[in-house]
Amino acid sequence: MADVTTRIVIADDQAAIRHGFRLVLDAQPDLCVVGEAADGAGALATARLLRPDILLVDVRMPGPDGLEVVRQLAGDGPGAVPETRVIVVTTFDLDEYVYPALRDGAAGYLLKRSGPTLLVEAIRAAMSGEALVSPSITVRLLRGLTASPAPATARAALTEREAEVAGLVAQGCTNAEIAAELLISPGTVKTHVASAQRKVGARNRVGVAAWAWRTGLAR
Amino acid sequence: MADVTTRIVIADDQAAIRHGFRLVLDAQPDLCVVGEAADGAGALATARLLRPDILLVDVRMPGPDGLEVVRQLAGDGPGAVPETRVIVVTTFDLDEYVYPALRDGAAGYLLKRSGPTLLVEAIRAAMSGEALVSPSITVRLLRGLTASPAPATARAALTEREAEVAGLVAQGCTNAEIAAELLISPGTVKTHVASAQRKVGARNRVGVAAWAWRTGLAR
DNA sequence: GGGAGCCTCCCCCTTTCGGCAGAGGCGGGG
DNA sequence: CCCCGCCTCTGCCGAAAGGGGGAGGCTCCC
Repeated sequence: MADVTTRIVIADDQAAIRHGFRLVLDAQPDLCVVGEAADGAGALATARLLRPDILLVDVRMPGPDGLEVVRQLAGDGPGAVPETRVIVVTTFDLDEYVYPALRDGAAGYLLKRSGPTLLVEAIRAAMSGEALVSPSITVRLLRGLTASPAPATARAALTEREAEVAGLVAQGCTNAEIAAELLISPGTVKTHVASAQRKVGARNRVGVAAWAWRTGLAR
Repeated sequence: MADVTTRIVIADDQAAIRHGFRLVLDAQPDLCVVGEAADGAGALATARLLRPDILLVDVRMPGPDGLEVVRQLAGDGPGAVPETRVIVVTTFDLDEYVYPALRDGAAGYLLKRSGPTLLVEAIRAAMSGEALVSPSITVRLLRGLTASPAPATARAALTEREAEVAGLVAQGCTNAEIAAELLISPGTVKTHVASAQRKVGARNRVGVAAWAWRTGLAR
């Protein structure tokens, strides 16, 4: 591995955050902050001009937000900067930010409260072509993988049989298929789907399926 | 939160590894290694006896392997130890270990080459109910987030309009509602749903919704 | 000019859902 | 003991979805 200095650009609308990051990163012998930006347009411009190894970007910024920056730089469009890995750093771990960012090619997703250690680790990981995601977000990503360790509170609303049926609905099964699977009559399946529907407040079976995915009952 | 010492047990068949971990962890003021085990049976016995906050466990061990230890301790069976979070630490990042471990409730998955910093961070994350996964593994998990679960790849398969319709389908909207929302005729909505269905390989609209949820198009 | 792809709309028909109402068996708890 | 919740099943009917076809207008590109 080439042991040269890793060049970093920080994009955040809060000067204090930029200053704090710079202190932390410049304290590392192999890291160097070479630029800053206070909004999305500045982040894009600076990244395209300096082509840093790492761009730390906040999600919420004036102008194009962090997600848009990720899309443009990490994509394969005309304005992409392939040699720059973009790490998203933000305050809140909202799903609506996490998934698009990671899907669109972010090389990491950190929370500001994670502390300086993980920030440095995330940069080193990104330089190795890896990705570090904040532990608090990772647990949710894993939940999409987990054999449902129960938001028992929400699921308690449904009876065992209803939950079973709801899970199969979420897989795209018709009532007849569910009936065959569970060895009951299609009419009974309709009963279960209907009560599950009523209990979770859905207007049709797709709503039941959506609920099943949200709660982790289905995956 | 009680700011007491985090009690740790190390299970690894190599004494040198156990020794190294102990040095690193005991150097932290708030961490304390209270036990060691050299095989799976010992890991289970020690965990059940000491009920530590953290169990670091290697995957490859004599007797029950690390995955079995995770299953038994993190499950809800008779031998489970709910207050102990199990972090898997191993040398190789093989999928056949990673996925089962995380699915069965591991509170983290680390590579030994990750270094002491991430080890300490992983323990702190686990104590907060979070999970730290090695960056080199995270990239693969993310890859599975974008592409792998769908046989036909990315959203690029769908046209913009189809994706829009698919998103509304995932919200539980009927064709008529989607039509009203997008200001097009219900018949056109049916066309879009049908082609989205065909492209993602679904048998009905619930399958389209499932795909939208899996790929993150819908939330 | 001639595709190709996309969006839009229309027809037909069958299958599946969704809502309604009822009913019997079976278990646990007041 | 009786009531309540759950699971099972039945019927009917209108609404929605799914499958097949065709068709016109639009843009982009060769």
